Amino acid sequence: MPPPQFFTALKNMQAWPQFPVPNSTALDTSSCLLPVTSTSHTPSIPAPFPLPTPPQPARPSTPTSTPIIDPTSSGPRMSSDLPPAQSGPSPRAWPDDISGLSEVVAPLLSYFSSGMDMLLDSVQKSQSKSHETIMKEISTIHKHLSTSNLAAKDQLGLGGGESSYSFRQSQKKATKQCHFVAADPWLPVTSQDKQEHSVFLRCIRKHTLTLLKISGYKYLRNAKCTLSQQQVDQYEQGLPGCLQITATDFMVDCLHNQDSPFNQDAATVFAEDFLEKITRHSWYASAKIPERYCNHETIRTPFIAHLAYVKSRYREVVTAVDEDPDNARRAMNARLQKSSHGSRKVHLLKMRLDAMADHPTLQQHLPLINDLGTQAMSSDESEDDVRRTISYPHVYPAWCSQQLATILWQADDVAAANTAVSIGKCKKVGTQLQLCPHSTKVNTAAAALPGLPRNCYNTSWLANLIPHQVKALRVQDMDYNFGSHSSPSLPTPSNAMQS
DNA sequence: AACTGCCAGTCGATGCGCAC
DNA sequence: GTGCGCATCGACTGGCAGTT
Repeated sequence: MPPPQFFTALKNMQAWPQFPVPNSTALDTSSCLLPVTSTSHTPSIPAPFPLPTPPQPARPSTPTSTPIIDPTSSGPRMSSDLPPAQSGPSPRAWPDDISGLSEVVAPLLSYFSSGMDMLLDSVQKSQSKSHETIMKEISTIHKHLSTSNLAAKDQLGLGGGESSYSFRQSQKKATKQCHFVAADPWLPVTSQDKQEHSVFLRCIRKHTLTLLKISGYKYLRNAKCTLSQQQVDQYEQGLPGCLQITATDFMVDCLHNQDSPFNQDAATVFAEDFLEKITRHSWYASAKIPERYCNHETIRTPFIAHLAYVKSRYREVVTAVDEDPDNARRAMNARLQKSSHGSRKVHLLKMRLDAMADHPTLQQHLPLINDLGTQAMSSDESEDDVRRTISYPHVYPAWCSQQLATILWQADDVAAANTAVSIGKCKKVGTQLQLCPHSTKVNTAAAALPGLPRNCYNTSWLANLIPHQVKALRVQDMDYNFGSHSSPSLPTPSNAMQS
Protein backbone atom coordinates (compact mmCIF):
# COMPACT_ATOMS: atom_id res chain seq x y z
CA MET A 1 0.00 0.00 0.00
CA PRO A 2 1.36 3.41 -0.85
CA PRO A 3 2.31 5.59 2.09
CA PRO A 4 -0.32 7.96 3.46
CA GLN A 5 1.60 10.93 2.13
CA PHE A 6 0.75 9.82 -1.37
CA PHE A 7 -2.97 10.11 -0.73
CA THR A 8 -2.59 13.46 0.93
CA ALA A 9 -0.64 14.63 -2.07
CA LEU A 10 -3.21 13.16 -4.42
CA LYS A 11 -5.98 15.04 -2.66
CA ASN A 12 -4.07 18.25 -2.92
CA MET A 13 -3.49 17.60 -6.59
CA GLN A 14 -7.22 17.49 -7.20
CA ALA A 15 -7.44 21.13 -6.30
CA TRP A 16 -5.37 22.03 -9.37
CA PRO A 17 -7.93 22.41 -12.14
CA GLN A 18 -5.45 22.35 -15.02
CA PHE A 19 -4.05 18.95 -13.96
CA PRO A 20 -7.00 16.64 -13.33
CA VAL A 21 -6.02 13.44 -11.59
CA PRO A 22 -7.05 10.28 -13.46
CA ASN A 23 -9.76 8.26 -11.80
CA SER A 24 -10.56 10.96 -9.29
CA THR A 25 -14.11 9.63 -9.22
CA ALA A 26 -12.84 6.65 -7.29
CA LEU A 27 -12.91 8.85 -4.24
CA ASP A 28 -16.55 9.66 -4.74
CA THR A 29 -18.70 7.32 -2.68
CA SER A 30 -21.90 9.28 -2.81
CA SER A 31 -23.37 8.05 -6.04
CA CYS A 32 -25.45 4.95 -6.54
CA LEU A 33 -27.72 3.60 -9.19
CA LEU A 34 -31.34 4.64 -9.28
CA PRO A 35 -33.71 3.45 -8.10
CA VAL A 36 -31.68 2.65 -5.03
CA THR A 37 -33.86 2.16 -2.00
CA SER A 38 -31.04 1.52 0.37
CA THR A 39 -27.63 3.05 0.61
CA SER A 40 -26.55 1.22 3.69
CA HIS A 41 -24.57 -1.36 1.81
CA THR A 42 -21.79 -0.12 -0.41
CA PRO A 43 -19.43 -2.98 -1.02
CA SER A 44 -15.82 -2.41 -1.72
CA ILE A 45 -14.52 -5.20 -3.88
CA PRO A 46 -11.10 -4.25 -5.06
CA ALA A 47 -8.68 -7.01 -4.28
CA PRO A 48 -9.89 -10.21 -2.65
CA PHE A 49 -11.49 -11.87 -5.66
CA PRO A 50 -9.79 -14.29 -8.00
CA LEU A 51 -9.70 -11.83 -10.83
CA PRO A 52 -7.99 -12.82 -14.04
CA THR A 53 -4.44 -11.58 -14.07
CA PRO A 54 -3.43 -10.41 -17.53
CA PRO A 55 0.29 -9.87 -18.14
CA GLN A 56 1.30 -6.62 -16.52
CA PRO A 57 3.41 -4.11 -18.41
CA ALA A 58 6.56 -3.00 -16.67
CA ARG A 59 5.14 0.46 -16.18
CA PRO A 60 1.50 0.98 -17.11
CA SER A 61 0.75 4.34 -18.60
CA THR A 62 -2.48 4.85 -16.68
CA PRO A 63 -3.60 3.32 -13.41
CA THR A 64 -7.28 3.78 -14.22
CA SER A 65 -8.27 0.24 -13.39
CA THR A 66 -6.94 0.45 -9.86
CA PRO A 67 -9.33 1.83 -7.25
CA ILE A 68 -7.73 4.51 -5.12
CA ILE A 69 -8.66 4.12 -1.49
CA ASP A 70 -7.68 7.12 0.52
CA PRO A 71 -7.00 6.24 4.16
CA THR A 72 -7.60 9.84 5.16
CA SER A 73 -11.09 9.91 3.72
CA SER A 74 -14.24 8.65 5.41
CA GLY A 75 -14.44 5.75 2.99
CA PRO A 76 -13.30 2.18 3.61
CA ARG A 77 -9.75 1.75 4.79
CA MET A 78 -7.45 -1.01 3.72
CA SER A 79 -5.58 -1.11 6.98
CA SER A 80 -7.07 -0.26 10.32
CA ASP A 81 -3.76 0.39 12.00
CA LEU A 82 -2.62 2.93 9.49
CA PRO A 83 -2.18 6.35 11.11
CA PRO A 84 -4.02 9.23 9.47
CA ALA A 85 -1.94 11.16 6.98
CA GLN A 86 -1.62 14.56 8.54
CA SER A 87 1.98 15.51 8.26
CA GLY A 88 2.87 14.24 4.83
CA PRO A 89 4.78 16.51 2.50
CA SER A 90 2.63 18.60 0.24
CA PRO A 91 3.31 18.33 -3.50
CA ARG A 92 3.99 22.03 -3.50
CA ALA A 93 6.91 21.51 -1.08
CA TRP A 94 8.95 19.49 -3.54
CA PRO A 95 12.30 20.86 -4.68
CA ASP A 96 11.93 23.04 -7.73
CA ASP A 97 15.46 23.03 -9.09
CA ILE A 98 15.09 20.22 -11.61
CA SER A 99 17.02 21.39 -14.61
CA GLY A 100 15.16 22.30 -17.77
CA LEU A 101 11.70 22.21 -16.31
CA SER A 102 9.44 24.94 -15.10
CA GLU A 103 8.54 25.38 -11.46
CA VAL A 104 5.11 23.93 -12.06
CA VAL A 105 5.91 21.00 -14.33
CA ALA A 106 8.97 19.73 -12.48
CA PRO A 107 7.29 18.88 -9.19
CA LEU A 108 4.38 17.47 -11.11
CA LEU A 109 6.48 15.06 -13.16
CA SER A 110 8.53 14.12 -10.16
CA TYR A 111 5.39 13.70 -8.11
CA PHE A 112 3.69 11.56 -10.75
CA SER A 113 6.77 9.43 -11.26
CA SER A 114 7.12 8.75 -7.57
CA GLY A 115 3.40 8.27 -7.11
CA MET A 116 3.08 5.86 -10.03
CA ASP A 117 5.98 3.79 -8.74
CA MET A 118 4.32 3.43 -5.39
CA LEU A 119 0.97 2.72 -6.98
CA LEU A 120 2.48 0.12 -9.30
CA ASP A 121 4.21 -1.57 -6.39
CA SER A 122 0.94 -1.64 -4.57
CA VAL A 123 -0.91 -3.19 -7.51
CA GLN A 124 1.75 -5.83 -8.10
CA LYS A 125 1.89 -6.78 -4.44
CA SER A 126 -1.87 -6.90 -4.29
CA GLN A 127 -2.12 -9.24 -7.28
CA SER A 128 0.65 -11.53 -6.10
CA LYS A 129 -1.13 -11.91 -2.80
CA SER A 130 -4.63 -12.29 -4.22
CA HIS A 131 -4.82 -16.02 -3.59
CA GLU A 132 -3.47 -15.66 -0.09
CA THR A 133 -6.00 -12.90 0.62
CA ILE A 134 -8.91 -15.03 -0.57
CA MET A 135 -7.90 -17.95 1.60
CA LYS A 136 -7.49 -15.69 4.61
CA GLU A 137 -10.89 -14.13 4.08
CA ILE A 138 -12.56 -17.50 3.63
CA SER A 139 -10.88 -18.67 6.80
CA THR A 140 -12.15 -15.62 8.67
CA ILE A 141 -15.71 -16.00 7.42
CA HIS A 142 -15.62 -19.71 8.12
CA LYS A 143 -14.44 -19.09 11.66
CA HIS A 144 -17.26 -16.64 12.32
CA LEU A 145 -19.81 -19.00 10.82
CA SER A 146 -18.61 -21.69 13.20
CA THR A 147 -18.66 -19.51 16.27
CA SER A 148 -22.18 -18.31 15.48
CA ASN A 149 -23.47 -21.84 15.93
CA LEU A 150 -21.87 -22.21 19.31
CA ALA A 151 -22.88 -18.91 20.80
CA ALA A 152 -25.28 -19.02 23.70
CA LYS A 153 -27.47 -16.43 25.26
CA ASP A 154 -27.73 -15.61 28.91
CA GLN A 155 -30.92 -15.53 30.87
CA LEU A 156 -31.42 -11.79 30.54
CA GLY A 157 -30.99 -11.96 26.82
CA LEU A 158 -28.03 -9.71 27.21
CA GLY A 159 -25.62 -11.81 25.28
CA GLY A 160 -25.84 -13.15 21.80
CA GLY A 161 -23.99 -14.91 19.06
CA GLU A 162 -22.40 -13.20 16.11
CA SER A 163 -23.38 -14.64 12.80
CA SER A 164 -21.44 -14.24 9.60
CA TYR A 165 -23.80 -11.51 8.64
CA SER A 166 -23.63 -9.70 11.94
CA PHE A 167 -19.88 -9.99 11.64
CA ARG A 168 -20.06 -7.93 8.48
CA GLN A 169 -22.41 -5.51 10.16
CA SER A 170 -20.19 -5.17 13.19
CA GLN A 171 -17.31 -4.40 10.89
CA LYS A 172 -19.39 -1.66 9.30
CA LYS A 173 -20.58 -0.35 12.63
CA ALA A 174 -17.05 -0.35 13.97
CA THR A 175 -16.33 2.60 11.72
CA LYS A 176 -19.07 4.62 13.31
CA GLN A 177 -18.51 6.74 16.37
CA CYS A 178 -19.40 5.06 19.64
CA HIS A 179 -18.82 6.37 23.15
CA PHE A 180 -17.28 3.27 24.65
CA VAL A 181 -15.82 3.36 28.11
CA ALA A 182 -12.70 1.34 27.47
CA ALA A 183 -11.22 -0.74 30.27
CA ASP A 184 -7.87 0.85 29.52
CA PRO A 185 -8.24 4.36 28.06
CA TRP A 186 -4.69 4.19 26.69
CA LEU A 187 -5.43 1.17 24.55
CA PRO A 188 -7.76 0.81 21.55
CA VAL A 189 -11.33 -0.26 22.24
CA THR A 190 -11.49 -4.05 22.35
CA SER A 191 -14.34 -6.34 21.39
CA GLN A 192 -14.84 -7.01 25.10
CA ASP A 193 -15.24 -3.27 25.70
CA LYS A 194 -17.89 -3.18 22.99
CA GLN A 195 -19.72 -6.16 24.42
CA GLU A 196 -19.67 -4.70 27.92
CA HIS A 197 -20.92 -1.40 26.57
CA SER A 198 -23.73 -3.15 24.74
CA VAL A 199 -24.74 -5.01 27.89
CA PHE A 200 -24.64 -1.77 29.86
CA LEU A 201 -26.93 -0.06 27.34
CA ARG A 202 -29.42 -2.91 27.52
CA CYS A 203 -29.58 -2.49 31.27
CA ILE A 204 -30.20 1.23 30.81
CA ARG A 205 -33.12 0.43 28.47
CA LYS A 206 -34.52 -2.17 30.79
CA HIS A 207 -34.29 0.15 33.77
CA THR A 208 -36.04 2.92 31.85
CA LEU A 209 -39.04 0.67 31.33
CA THR A 210 -38.94 -0.37 34.96
CA LEU A 211 -39.02 3.20 36.25
CA LEU A 212 -41.75 4.13 33.80
CA LYS A 213 -43.69 1.09 35.07
CA ILE A 214 -44.44 -0.31 31.63
CA SER A 215 -43.41 -3.60 30.02
CA GLY A 216 -42.95 -2.19 26.53
CA TYR A 217 -42.98 1.06 24.66
CA LYS A 218 -46.31 0.29 23.04
CA TYR A 219 -47.76 1.10 26.47
CA LEU A 220 -46.16 4.53 26.63
CA ARG A 221 -49.60 6.06 26.71
CA ASN A 222 -49.96 4.63 30.23
CA ALA A 223 -46.63 5.99 31.41
CA LYS A 224 -45.98 9.40 32.86
CA CYS A 225 -44.36 11.06 29.92
CA THR A 226 -46.67 13.89 28.92
CA LEU A 227 -46.46 17.28 30.59
CA SER A 228 -48.64 20.27 29.92
CA GLN A 229 -46.99 23.62 29.23
CA GLN A 230 -48.31 24.85 32.56
CA GLN A 231 -46.67 21.96 34.41
CA VAL A 232 -43.40 22.63 32.59
CA ASP A 233 -43.52 26.32 33.49
CA GLN A 234 -44.31 25.58 37.12
CA TYR A 235 -41.48 23.06 37.33
CA GLU A 236 -38.91 25.36 35.76
CA GLN A 237 -39.91 28.20 38.10
CA GLY A 238 -39.90 25.87 41.10
CA LEU A 239 -43.36 26.94 42.17
CA PRO A 240 -44.98 25.21 45.15
CA GLY A 241 -46.95 22.12 44.17
CA CYS A 242 -45.01 21.57 40.97
CA LEU A 243 -44.13 18.05 39.78
CA GLN A 244 -41.45 16.15 41.67
CA ILE A 245 -39.39 13.47 39.93
CA THR A 246 -38.48 10.51 42.11
CA ALA A 247 -37.51 6.94 41.41
CA THR A 248 -40.86 5.68 42.61
CA ASP A 249 -42.76 8.41 40.75
CA PHE A 250 -40.54 8.63 37.72
CA MET A 251 -41.54 10.62 34.65
CA VAL A 252 -40.05 12.13 31.53
CA ASP A 253 -41.26 14.78 29.14
CA CYS A 254 -41.74 13.33 25.67
CA LEU A 255 -43.19 16.53 24.27
CA HIS A 256 -40.08 18.60 24.84
CA ASN A 257 -36.38 18.39 24.14
CA GLN A 258 -34.42 15.73 26.01
CA ASP A 259 -32.10 18.54 27.14
CA SER A 260 -34.93 20.43 28.84
CA PRO A 261 -34.49 21.11 32.58
CA PHE A 262 -37.19 18.58 33.40
CA ASN A 263 -35.59 15.80 31.35
CA GLN A 264 -32.13 16.68 32.67
CA ASP A 265 -33.43 16.29 36.21
CA ALA A 266 -35.13 13.05 35.21
CA ALA A 267 -31.79 11.82 33.93
CA THR A 268 -30.17 12.67 37.24
CA VAL A 269 -32.84 10.79 39.17
CA PHE A 270 -32.47 7.87 36.79
CA ALA A 271 -28.69 7.77 37.22
CA GLU A 272 -28.93 7.88 41.02
CA ASP A 273 -31.51 5.11 41.14
CA PHE A 274 -29.70 2.95 38.59
CA LEU A 275 -26.45 3.30 40.49
CA GLU A 276 -28.09 2.43 43.77
CA LYS A 277 -29.87 -0.60 42.33
CA ILE A 278 -26.75 -2.11 40.80
CA THR A 279 -24.42 -1.36 43.72
CA ARG A 280 -26.63 -1.96 46.76
CA HIS A 281 -29.40 -4.21 45.52
CA SER A 282 -27.51 -6.32 42.96
CA TRP A 283 -29.88 -5.57 40.14
CA TYR A 284 -28.71 -6.72 36.71
CA ALA A 285 -26.08 -8.85 38.42
CA SER A 286 -25.98 -11.32 35.56
CA ALA A 287 -24.98 -8.48 33.26
CA LYS A 288 -21.77 -7.99 35.28
CA ILE A 289 -21.62 -4.23 34.69
CA PRO A 290 -17.97 -3.15 35.00
CA GLU A 291 -16.93 -0.79 37.79
CA ARG A 292 -16.01 1.98 35.35
CA TYR A 293 -19.68 2.35 34.37
CA CYS A 294 -20.72 2.96 37.95
CA ASN A 295 -20.81 6.75 38.08
CA HIS A 296 -23.54 9.28 37.50
CA GLU A 297 -22.31 10.88 34.32
CA THR A 298 -21.59 7.59 32.56
CA ILE A 299 -25.18 6.55 33.30
CA ARG A 300 -26.82 9.91 32.54
CA THR A 301 -25.36 10.27 29.05
CA PRO A 302 -26.73 7.04 27.53
CA PHE A 303 -30.06 7.59 29.28
CA ILE A 304 -30.47 10.99 27.64
CA ALA A 305 -29.52 9.41 24.31
CA HIS A 306 -32.07 6.68 24.91
CA LEU A 307 -34.68 9.32 25.70
CA ALA A 308 -34.56 10.34 22.03
CA TYR A 309 -35.71 6.85 21.13
CA VAL A 310 -38.42 6.90 23.78
CA LYS A 311 -39.67 10.16 22.31
CA SER A 312 -39.74 8.70 18.80
CA ARG A 313 -41.76 5.74 20.08
CA TYR A 314 -44.09 8.12 21.89
CA ARG A 315 -44.76 9.96 18.64
CA GLU A 316 -45.55 6.63 17.02
CA VAL A 317 -47.84 5.08 19.62
CA VAL A 318 -49.46 8.21 21.05
CA THR A 319 -49.14 11.33 18.92
CA ALA A 320 -49.67 9.64 15.55
CA VAL A 321 -52.55 7.52 16.85
CA ASP A 322 -54.29 10.57 18.31
CA GLU A 323 -53.98 12.43 15.04
CA ASP A 324 -55.07 9.61 12.70
CA PRO A 325 -55.46 6.08 14.14
CA ASP A 326 -55.94 4.38 10.77
CA ASN A 327 -52.96 6.06 9.23
CA ALA A 328 -50.82 5.25 12.27
CA ARG A 329 -51.80 1.59 12.05
CA ARG A 330 -51.03 1.44 8.34
CA ALA A 331 -47.65 3.05 8.89
CA MET A 332 -46.85 0.61 11.68
CA ASN A 333 -47.85 -2.41 9.62
CA ALA A 334 -45.83 -1.21 6.66
CA ARG A 335 -42.78 -0.77 8.85
CA LEU A 336 -43.15 -4.21 10.37
CA GLN A 337 -43.72 -5.82 7.00
CA LYS A 338 -40.57 -4.27 5.63
CA SER A 339 -38.65 -5.25 8.73
CA SER A 340 -39.87 -8.83 8.46
CA HIS A 341 -38.91 -9.03 4.79
CA GLY A 342 -35.47 -7.75 5.62
CA SER A 343 -34.87 -10.36 8.27
CA ARG A 344 -35.84 -13.10 5.81
CA LYS A 345 -33.24 -11.81 3.38
CA VAL A 346 -30.67 -11.91 6.15
CA HIS A 347 -31.62 -15.50 6.86
CA LEU A 348 -31.23 -16.40 3.20
CA LEU A 349 -27.81 -14.78 3.02
CA LYS A 350 -26.61 -16.59 6.13
CA MET A 351 -27.90 -19.91 4.83
CA ARG A 352 -26.03 -19.45 1.57
CA LEU A 353 -22.81 -18.42 3.29
CA ASP A 354 -23.04 -21.41 5.62
CA ALA A 355 -23.50 -23.75 2.67
CA MET A 356 -20.65 -22.25 0.66
CA ALA A 357 -18.20 -22.22 3.54
CA ASP A 358 -17.85 -26.01 3.48
CA HIS A 359 -18.23 -26.57 -0.23
CA PRO A 360 -15.05 -27.37 -2.16
CA THR A 361 -15.85 -25.37 -5.28
CA LEU A 362 -18.27 -22.74 -4.04
CA GLN A 363 -15.90 -21.81 -1.24
CA GLN A 364 -13.82 -19.60 -3.50
CA HIS A 365 -16.85 -17.37 -4.14
CA LEU A 366 -17.50 -16.80 -0.45
CA PRO A 367 -15.87 -13.35 -0.36
CA LEU A 368 -17.97 -12.19 -3.29
CA ILE A 369 -21.29 -13.34 -1.85
CA ASN A 370 -20.32 -12.11 1.60
CA ASP A 371 -19.65 -8.67 0.17
CA LEU A 372 -22.82 -8.62 -1.90
CA GLY A 373 -24.85 -8.68 1.28
CA THR A 374 -28.60 -8.96 1.59
CA GLN A 375 -29.33 -6.62 -1.31
CA ALA A 376 -28.42 -9.34 -3.79
CA MET A 377 -30.61 -11.95 -2.14
CA SER A 378 -33.98 -12.92 -3.53
CA SER A 379 -36.08 -9.84 -3.64
CA ASP A 380 -39.58 -11.16 -3.42
CA GLU A 381 -41.22 -14.15 -1.79
CA SER A 382 -44.80 -15.29 -1.50
CA GLU A 383 -46.56 -18.16 0.20
CA ASP A 384 -49.04 -20.47 -1.43
CA ASP A 385 -51.98 -19.94 0.90
CA VAL A 386 -54.29 -22.22 -1.07
CA ARG A 387 -52.38 -25.49 -0.76
CA ARG A 388 -50.84 -24.59 2.59
CA THR A 389 -47.39 -25.54 1.38
CA ILE A 390 -44.47 -23.67 2.75
CA SER A 391 -43.17 -22.41 -0.53
CA TYR A 392 -41.22 -19.23 -1.14
CA PRO A 393 -40.17 -18.90 -4.76
CA HIS A 394 -36.89 -17.09 -5.22
CA VAL A 395 -37.18 -14.10 -7.48
CA TYR A 396 -33.85 -12.68 -8.54
CA PRO A 397 -32.93 -9.05 -9.04
CA ALA A 398 -33.05 -8.02 -12.71
CA TRP A 399 -29.53 -6.60 -12.59
CA CYS A 400 -28.04 -9.93 -11.50
CA SER A 401 -26.10 -11.81 -14.21
CA GLN A 402 -26.70 -15.47 -15.01
CA GLN A 403 -23.29 -16.47 -13.66
CA LEU A 404 -23.91 -14.76 -10.36
CA ALA A 405 -27.43 -16.19 -10.07
CA THR A 406 -26.00 -19.64 -10.77
CA ILE A 407 -23.65 -19.35 -7.81
CA LEU A 408 -26.55 -18.42 -5.52
CA TRP A 409 -28.62 -21.21 -7.01
CA GLN A 410 -25.97 -23.82 -6.35
CA ALA A 411 -25.51 -22.53 -2.82
CA ASP A 412 -29.23 -23.10 -2.24
CA ASP A 413 -28.93 -26.67 -3.49
CA VAL A 414 -26.01 -27.33 -1.18
CA ALA A 415 -27.91 -25.86 1.77
CA ALA A 416 -30.92 -28.04 1.01
CA ALA A 417 -28.73 -31.13 0.72
CA ASN A 418 -27.00 -30.34 4.01
CA THR A 419 -30.29 -30.15 5.89
CA ALA A 420 -31.72 -33.31 4.34
CA VAL A 421 -31.44 -36.55 6.31
CA SER A 422 -29.60 -39.15 4.30
CA ILE A 423 -29.46 -41.93 6.92
CA GLY A 424 -32.51 -44.15 7.27
CA LYS A 425 -35.97 -42.95 6.41
CA CYS A 426 -36.75 -40.82 9.43
CA LYS A 427 -37.29 -37.21 8.67
CA LYS A 428 -35.95 -34.52 10.90
CA VAL A 429 -38.23 -33.78 13.82
CA GLY A 430 -40.17 -30.56 13.52
CA THR A 431 -41.23 -28.47 10.60
CA GLN A 432 -39.32 -29.28 7.47
CA LEU A 433 -37.31 -26.69 5.65
CA GLN A 434 -39.25 -24.31 3.51
CA LEU A 435 -39.39 -25.09 -0.17
CA CYS A 436 -37.62 -22.33 -2.03
CA PRO A 437 -38.14 -23.17 -5.70
CA HIS A 438 -36.28 -21.00 -8.14
CA SER A 439 -38.35 -19.04 -10.58
CA THR A 440 -37.47 -17.42 -13.85
CA LYS A 441 -39.10 -14.21 -12.68
CA VAL A 442 -36.97 -11.21 -11.96
CA ASN A 443 -37.58 -8.14 -9.88
CA THR A 444 -36.98 -5.10 -12.05
CA ALA A 445 -37.41 -2.76 -9.10
CA ALA A 446 -34.60 -4.32 -7.06
CA ALA A 447 -31.85 -1.88 -6.25
CA ALA A 448 -28.56 -2.73 -7.93
CA LEU A 449 -25.28 -2.90 -6.06
CA PRO A 450 -22.71 -0.49 -7.45
CA GLY A 451 -19.03 -1.21 -8.01
CA LEU A 452 -19.16 -4.88 -8.96
CA PRO A 453 -17.10 -6.50 -11.73
CA ARG A 454 -18.69 -6.23 -15.15
CA ASN A 455 -19.93 -9.80 -15.52
CA CYS A 456 -21.85 -9.66 -12.22
CA TYR A 457 -24.43 -7.54 -14.01
CA ASN A 458 -26.98 -8.75 -16.50
CA THR A 459 -25.78 -7.69 -19.95
CA SER A 460 -29.15 -6.74 -21.38
CA TRP A 461 -30.11 -4.91 -18.21
CA LEU A 462 -26.85 -3.01 -18.36
CA ALA A 463 -27.43 -2.08 -22.00
CA ASN A 464 -30.77 -0.46 -21.17
CA LEU A 465 -29.33 1.94 -18.61
CA ILE A 466 -29.01 5.60 -19.44
CA PRO A 467 -25.46 7.03 -19.33
CA HIS A 468 -26.01 8.72 -16.00
CA GLN A 469 -27.04 5.41 -14.41
CA VAL A 470 -24.09 3.62 -15.94
CA LYS A 471 -21.77 6.21 -14.47
CA ALA A 472 -23.42 5.93 -11.07
CA LEU A 473 -23.11 2.14 -11.19
CA ARG A 474 -19.30 2.40 -11.26
CA VAL A 475 -18.93 -0.98 -12.94
CA GLN A 476 -15.45 -2.40 -12.48
CA ASP A 477 -13.71 -2.67 -15.82
CA MET A 478 -12.90 -6.33 -15.33
CA ASP A 479 -14.63 -9.67 -15.15
CA TYR A 480 -15.00 -11.73 -12.03
CA ASN A 481 -13.60 -15.23 -12.42
CA PHE A 482 -16.64 -17.45 -12.00
CA GLY A 483 -14.54 -20.38 -13.15
CA SER A 484 -16.38 -23.60 -13.90
CA HIS A 485 -19.57 -22.15 -12.42
CA SER A 486 -20.12 -19.70 -15.24
CA SER A 487 -22.61 -21.87 -17.06
CA PRO A 488 -24.02 -20.50 -20.30
CA SER A 489 -27.60 -20.78 -19.14
CA LEU A 490 -29.45 -20.97 -15.88
CA PRO A 491 -30.55 -24.38 -14.66
CA THR A 492 -34.22 -25.05 -14.92
CA PRO A 493 -36.37 -24.57 -11.86
CA SER A 494 -37.27 -28.25 -11.89
CA ASN A 495 -33.64 -29.20 -11.61
CA ALA A 496 -33.15 -26.83 -8.77
CA MET A 497 -36.01 -28.29 -6.82
CA GLN A 498 -34.83 -31.89 -7.06
CA SER A 499 -32.69 -31.63 -3.99
C1' DA B 1 -50.82 -36.05 22.90
C1' DA B 2 -46.34 -34.54 23.40
C1' DC B 3 -42.58 -32.78 21.43
C1' DT B 4 -39.57 -30.28 18.13
C1' DG B 5 -38.08 -26.55 15.64
C1' DC B 6 -38.96 -23.48 11.55
C1' DC B 7 -40.58 -19.15 10.43
C1' DA B 8 -43.28 -14.78 10.20
C1' DG B 9 -44.27 -11.39 13.12
C1' DT B 10 -43.06 -8.33 16.96
C1' DC B 11 -40.23 -5.37 19.57
C1' DG B 12 -36.44 -2.45 20.79
C1' DA B 13 -32.83 -0.08 18.91
C1' DT B 14 -29.48 2.43 15.83
C1' DG B 15 -27.85 5.30 12.18
C1' DC B 16 -28.33 8.28 8.26
C1' DG B 17 -30.08 12.11 5.56
C1' DC B 18 -32.76 16.07 5.27
C1' DA B 19 -35.16 20.27 6.72
C1' DC B 20 -35.36 23.89 9.82
C1' DG C 1 -27.93 21.44 16.92
C1' DT C 2 -32.34 19.34 16.78
C1' DG C 3 -36.39 16.95 15.17
C1' DC C 4 -38.16 13.87 12.11
C1' DG C 5 -38.76 10.16 8.73
C1' DC C 6 -36.90 6.24 6.96
C1' DA C 7 -34.22 1.96 6.46
C1' DT C 8 -32.39 -1.66 8.69
C1' DC C 9 -30.82 -4.73 12.23
C1' DG C 10 -30.79 -8.43 16.19
C1' DA C 11 -33.30 -10.76 19.59
C1' DC C 12 -37.28 -12.73 20.86
C1' DT C 13 -42.00 -15.05 20.60
C1' DG C 14 -46.18 -17.46 19.26
C1' DG C 15 -48.27 -20.27 15.74
C1' DC C 16 -48.20 -24.37 13.71
C1' DA C 17 -46.49 -28.17 10.60
C1' DG C 18 -44.47 -32.38 11.10
C1' DT C 19 -42.63 -36.43 13.77
C1' DT C 20 -42.59 -39.69 17.49
